[in-house]
Amino acid sequence: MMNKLSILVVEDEEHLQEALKLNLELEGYEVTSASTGSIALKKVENEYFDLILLDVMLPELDGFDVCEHIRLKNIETPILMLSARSGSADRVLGLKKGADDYLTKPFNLEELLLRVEKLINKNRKLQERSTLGDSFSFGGNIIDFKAQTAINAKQENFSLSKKEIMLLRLMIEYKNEVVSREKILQAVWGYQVFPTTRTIDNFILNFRKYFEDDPREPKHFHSVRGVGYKFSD
Amino acid sequence: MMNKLSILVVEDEEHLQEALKLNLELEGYEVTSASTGSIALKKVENEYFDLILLDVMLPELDGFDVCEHIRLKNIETPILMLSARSGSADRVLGLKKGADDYLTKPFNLEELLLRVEKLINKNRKLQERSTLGDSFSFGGNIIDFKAQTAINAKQENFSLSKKEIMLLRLMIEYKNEVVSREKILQAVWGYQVFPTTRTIDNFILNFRKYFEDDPREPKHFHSVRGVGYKFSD
DNA sequence: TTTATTTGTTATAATTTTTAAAAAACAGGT
DNA sequence: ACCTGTTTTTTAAAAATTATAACAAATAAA
Repeated sequence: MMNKLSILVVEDEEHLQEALKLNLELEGYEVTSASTGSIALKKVENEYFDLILLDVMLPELDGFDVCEHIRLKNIETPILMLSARSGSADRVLGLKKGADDYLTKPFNLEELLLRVEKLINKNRKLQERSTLGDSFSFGGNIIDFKAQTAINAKQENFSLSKKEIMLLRLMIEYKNEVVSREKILQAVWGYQVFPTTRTIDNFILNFRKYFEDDPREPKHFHSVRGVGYKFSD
Repeated sequence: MMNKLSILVVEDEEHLQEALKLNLELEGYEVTSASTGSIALKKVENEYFDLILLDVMLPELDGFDVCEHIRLKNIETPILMLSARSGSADRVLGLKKGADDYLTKPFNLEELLLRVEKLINKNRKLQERSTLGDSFSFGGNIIDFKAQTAINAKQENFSLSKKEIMLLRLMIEYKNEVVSREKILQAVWGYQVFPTTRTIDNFILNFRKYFEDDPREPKHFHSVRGVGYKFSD
């Protein structure tokens, strides 16, 4: 029961979307399209894809945000980014956010198809290569992102919820940088859903209880008044 | 007789080479050194290593080249790159050439050792994954994948259905990692057929009845709310 | 038919969000 | 430097929400 390999194309420009779909289908892939970032995110959450072809320039949520969001959710589907800008800053940003490859528009169709194939095969061989490894340790604590568990300095072993893992991932990715509340809401809670702001505080409160030696005097989870929070090891 | 894990250190600066060798040996690794890229390549071709520690700045053939060559030869030994340059462009290049991790000099020794350990374990885990044999046992249960049968702790002998076997295999392959519902659906049911998510629950429910001491307090088949399930032995 | 798989329902439990009071941080004026 | 009013964060507990467990029943497959 050889199933077709599936690709999600995220592209707002209709012509290009059509063209990509057509060509990929000709290559034997099952293609699904999304024309905005939020639609793409919904699809990714509910369906499995072997690859995501992601344009950077999208209305509302841009490609970088979509990419970040996908990785925070522990979804490791390979992502190939497309962008009109050829500057290396963009390329690096894309790769940092967890994209696996990056192609500048206008691109050669042959090359695109080649890269698509390469990425899919690479992923089949060894599914890995996330920017952040699958575990991270700081001050006697060890977090295992894949198992969604942690061991703290007191050798207590406990498990973490989905949102906790996402927030931890985000803060660790931005370690030593302040992450604003808006950014957190955007990245962890996503587009539409905005819980009242105390929610974040409660998560931080718990992190301090889990991981800080003295929760009153946090060494890792710092608050930055008026802005947000900062993680440091 | 447990064999020592072996590491190849590729570093031209003598002091650092010595220091690395010493510290890694203290950790119990068998260390081989190479001071140029071409020597390193020769050694890699003729000998097995569990990990390669590779400096980017080398005379003649640089670290990126060495890395690329190794990967072209289909040698999948994990590579940890060391570089003096902290720019993320280098990091990205390194990872693209097939390095598994990247560390900037000057580095903290603790961190290096930690990453070395992590990489070696990761590799072992991956190898284990593809090597999952025809049978597997945990907590008094024995599963025979080929015969599609199992014996549980109560010595009851029973047979498993095709889907049950597939799901078991998947979960055991990813033991100690959370496997999302999407991934399960993808792997066991394929992309076209999407049963409601209750179906998965029912399979897990049965596994618990078959294999758990107390199905109410599962020790092996854990649910991870909002994500999926996790097997652990 | 018999067995395996899927669907539908309600109860239960885990997680997230809200609420609200207390503490802390800040800014301006004295 | 010290109040004082204001804003923001911490905290804990209650409430709301949502996913899963558990079971029964319906389909589909063998």
